[in-house]
This record gives sequence, structure tokens and C-alpha cells, in this order.
Amino acid sequence: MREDKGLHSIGVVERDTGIGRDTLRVWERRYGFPLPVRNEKGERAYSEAQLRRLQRVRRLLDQGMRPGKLLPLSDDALGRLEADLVPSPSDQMNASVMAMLDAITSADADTINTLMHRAYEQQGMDRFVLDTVVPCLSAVGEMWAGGRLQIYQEHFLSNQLIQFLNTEISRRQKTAKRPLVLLATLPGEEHTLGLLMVAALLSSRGITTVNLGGEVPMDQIISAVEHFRADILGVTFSGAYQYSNIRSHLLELRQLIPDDIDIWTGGEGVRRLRKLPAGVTKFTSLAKLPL
Amino acid sequence: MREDKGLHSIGVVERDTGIGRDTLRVWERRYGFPLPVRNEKGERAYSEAQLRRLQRVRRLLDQGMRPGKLLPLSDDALGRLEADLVPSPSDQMNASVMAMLDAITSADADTINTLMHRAYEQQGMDRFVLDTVVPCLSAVGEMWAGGRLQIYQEHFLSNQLIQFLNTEISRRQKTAKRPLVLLATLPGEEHTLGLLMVAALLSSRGITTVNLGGEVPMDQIISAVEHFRADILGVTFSGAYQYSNIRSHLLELRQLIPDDIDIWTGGEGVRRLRKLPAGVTKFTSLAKLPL
DNA sequence: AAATCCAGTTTGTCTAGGACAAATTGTGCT
DNA sequence: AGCACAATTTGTCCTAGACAAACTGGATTT
Repeated sequence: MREDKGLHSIGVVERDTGIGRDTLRVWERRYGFPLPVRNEKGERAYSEAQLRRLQRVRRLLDQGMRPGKLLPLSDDALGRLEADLVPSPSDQMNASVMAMLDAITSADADTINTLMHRAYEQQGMDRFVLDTVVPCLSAVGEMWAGGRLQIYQEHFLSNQLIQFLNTEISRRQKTAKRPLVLLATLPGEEHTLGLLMVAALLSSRGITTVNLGGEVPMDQIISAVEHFRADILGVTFSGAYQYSNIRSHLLELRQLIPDDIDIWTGGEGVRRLRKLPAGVTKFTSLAKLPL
Repeated sequence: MREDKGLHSIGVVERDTGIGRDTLRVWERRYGFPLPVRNEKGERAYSEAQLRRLQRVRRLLDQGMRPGKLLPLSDDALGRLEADLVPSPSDQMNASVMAMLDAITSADADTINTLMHRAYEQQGMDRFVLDTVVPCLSAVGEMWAGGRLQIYQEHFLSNQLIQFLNTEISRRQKTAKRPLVLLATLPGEEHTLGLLMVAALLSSRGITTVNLGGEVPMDQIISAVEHFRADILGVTFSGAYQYSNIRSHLLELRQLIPDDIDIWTGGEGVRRLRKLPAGVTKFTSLAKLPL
């Protein structure tokens, strides 16, 4: 019943990496990686190491690299590429980020909360989210991919952030103020922390947000835009989202929503997207929210 | 670039319905539905009507119906099933619940918020959660199953509740107070609103909670219990959770966690469960939290 | 009446290589 | 440089079969 030590089916790998199963099979055929072992049933069984390497590959692909050049590489070469892309992890981290990372690895509830509140009070919402939360999350993502962090620690941090951001949003929420921004992600995108950060940034600027949360079907988003008479629709795509779908989904949304309503999109998933449908605004980093 | 009027590839249908492409193909083979037309390339092209019907089917499946009985049905029979699922309109609802339901159907952000705050101030956390939130959610669940509620309205309510409860929890959170309750759900259980309600009830009684959120692997829960030195572990199972697994999972948890740490469990999923492993406490309704 | 056990049935996920168009890169020409 | 066109890369979809996990329904025990 319990699955063997850290072996994952192709379905799990698809879920955890956002790389389609057909793609995984075709990579194996073409590039020889990942080459999983087989279980008694003859099915692919990916090791924890392969899963982690696929996460790294995924991140590099998101930066615009190409599979053909990336997959045949050695571990070392991969590491060198990563080093190139991320100048140095600890450079752009301020003191509060380092302190929080410490608190996360020791998963100390009190300390994390204290640090969060202190950083927030010192920095204000904008800088808190941009300079503290975002670096923390990406550092945590890296540590997780490198196996240097327990999953529960990541869960814990997420939930502390959710709690904190929701509190601040609700504190700032004014009634019926314009413009109104409607936030959601499409089905298949479960990562809602990005939405919450956007909502927090907007709230702190006095903009009203209505957050529908994750996995909202497209027709429902459209109904909601009409119903709430939103002025702007915000949709985020995490790095795990099926890349090729992003453009067509945005196009579809743009066609189905009245022209006078702006569409904003952001998140890791849209970073490498160049051409956007007319009338869709991209913010490459949270710092560049098109106010 | 845009294809023919409202025809969708199998990938799009998978995304929008949450039904895997393998499943869609095998349904076609076995039950004759959905039977999409083919494009010039020989690929399946699902009509808008098929997509919508699949979403209805999905809803019924989530209620526990089985594909074999559902898919060969006519449209009428499907409609009858949907109607059946909505048994009683509303018997035992107090005024604030009715008012909130009204606000939900009109999805009026301001009104919902106002009503929530007012009910909370009048009733206190316990009665607010038990007499207002829970009835609201079950009513919304019924309306949703009966198709009398848009999905976005349900999403909206969930997110308002999440925001509100988190705010109250964080307001009450005292540092390092005992006992400490660790909350989580197991993988496969995405429904975390129950956890949040438990956390809110506990917080209002001055009990510290650490919420890990949904889908935490069992070994991670165990690590977290040790790490946080939790006195109590709380795990919830919604009605959708695989019933037969609940008992064995609880047993496994009980065996892996030191005896002096209590395990509490609750949610729709455990209601039918009578005999529990020794050392596991069940609360059948949120009202009966074993303080 | 609830839990446990068993046989029979249903159901989702996985396999294989091949095919093909969309996206991207490379080349030659103005 | 810029632009059109050719070559390459890449992801998605196809087929039909296989099989274990999950579920059903009924008989038996606590």
C-alpha cells in the first residue's frame, strides 16, 4: 500500500513539475532524460532526485532555455547555468529575509510571526511583500528543490503568510471604492499565494479587490467580472502552469471580456511570454504592478 | 488562428473540467459519451455543449455518483438527478443565515462582509461559526449541486470566509501558549475551510493553533508534531474523502505518534465512523470540540 | 446495527511509437 | 541591419490493450 521509498508515478511528476506526461515520455525517448526505473507493473517510477532535477530544469526552461540544449547536460553544467541566471542567492537579501529563513528552518511559529510583523511595520506593505516575502518564497522554493527543507516547513510558512496577508487586506478593505480589481486563477492553477500578494499590494493602495481564489473556470470568471462590474481582471500563472495554454487562455479571456475592462496577468508562468494579446497587460515582477 | 466556433481540444477539456484525457478517451470507448467530432488532423474536437455537460457530470461525480450509471443517461435523466440532490430548501435557518444566502446569490461583496461582521459581533465566534457559517456552507453546497448557484459565487463566499476567519484567528493568536494544536489534512483532502473553522473556534478559547493547511503527507505531519511539540493533532476529513481509507490512516497516525499526544478528528467524512483507534477522539460536529 | 470479509465489477491510469503542426532558429537576400 | 523563407525543434495527440486500485453487494461475525 505504502509506495516504495520515494518513487513517483508519471502522473505525480506531471502534477509536481507541471510538465505533461506526454512530454516526459518524449523527453525520455529523445534526450535520454529522465530515464526512470520501472515498477513490477512496467510503469515508470521516477526517483526523488529525478523529480528535483526536473524542477530545476523547469525553472531554467521558464527562463527561456530550450529542452534540447538543457536535458542532455550533466548535473554540473546545469548548476553552472543556474549560477549564471541567479547572480547570487544571498546578495539581494536584506537582513529580515535572512532572519526569516532562519526562523523557517527552525519552524518557530512565534519567531516567524514576530519577524513578519516587525518587517511589515518597518517596511510598509509594498516593500514587505516585494523585498521580504518574495525573496523568502523563492529561497524556500530553492531549498525545497535542493532537499534542504521539509515539506511541512513550506506548508507552515505558506499558511502563516496567508493568515497575515488576509488580516492586512481585511484591515484595509474599504467598501465599494473604485477601481475594483477581480482576482482569480484558472483551473489547473492551485497556487493562490500570488493572488494574495497582489491583493495585499492593491489594498494597501486603497484599491478594492475581490479575490475569487484558485481554479475558477473561465466562464465563471467572466460571469463574475460582469456581476461585480470589475474594472480590472487579474489572473496569475505560477511556474508550474502549463506554459502553452497561457497564451490561448489569455486570448480567450480577452475576446470574451468587454474591451473597457483591463486584463492584468503576472506570475512566473508569464515571464517568458513575449507576445500578448492586445489589451492584456503583463507585470513581470510584482514591483511593476501597472498601478 | 482561432479555430471553428467553440470547438475544444482534449487538452482544453481536461483543463476546464478536471477530467484527465485518458479518462475522456476511455469514457468515449466504454459509454459512448462524450463522442466528439474530429478535426482535419483527426483529433477530437469537443463542442461547447459537450464541455458543459461534462461539467455537470463532474458535479454529480463529486457528489458520489458513478460514471457507469451517469454517462449513458439522457439529458433529462441527468437533470432529474440534479434536482433530486437538492432535497429540502431550508428548514432550520435563522435570520442571519437567510440574509447571507440572499447576499451570496446577489454576490454583493459589501453586504456579505457587513453581515458577517454583524453576525460575528452579535453571536461571538462559537455561535457565529456553528449557527451561521456551517448552515450557510451546507446550503451553498446544496444550491451548487443543484445548479442554482454559480461556481464563482461559491468561490467568492469561501474566500470571504477565509479572509474573515484568518483575521480573527490572527487577532486572537497569543504567543507560545499551551496547549498547542497542530492542524492539517492528509493528501487527497483539499478542503481546508474545516481546518480554518476549527482553528477559529480554538483560538477564540485561547488555544494556540498551528495550521499546516491541506494535503500534508503523513510523514511530514509526524515531523511537524515533533518539531512544534504539539499537544494535540487535529485532522479533518470532508465527505468527499475516501471513506475506507480514513480508519487505516487514523490508525497509522496513532501508531506513529507518541501516546501522550492526543489525536482529534472531525468533518463529514468521519461522521459514519463508529469505532476509532484507541487514543483518537472524534468530534461529530464542530459544536462538540473536546475542549 | 455496525464492522469485517469476500468475490465480482467498475474505473482511472499507464503503456507504445508514430504523426504532425506550431514555435523557434538558421540562412540567404535585399 | 531587416525580412522572407527553409529547416529544425518541440509539445500534443493518436491507437487499443492491460491491470491494479477502488468500489459494490451480500454473507458473516462481533
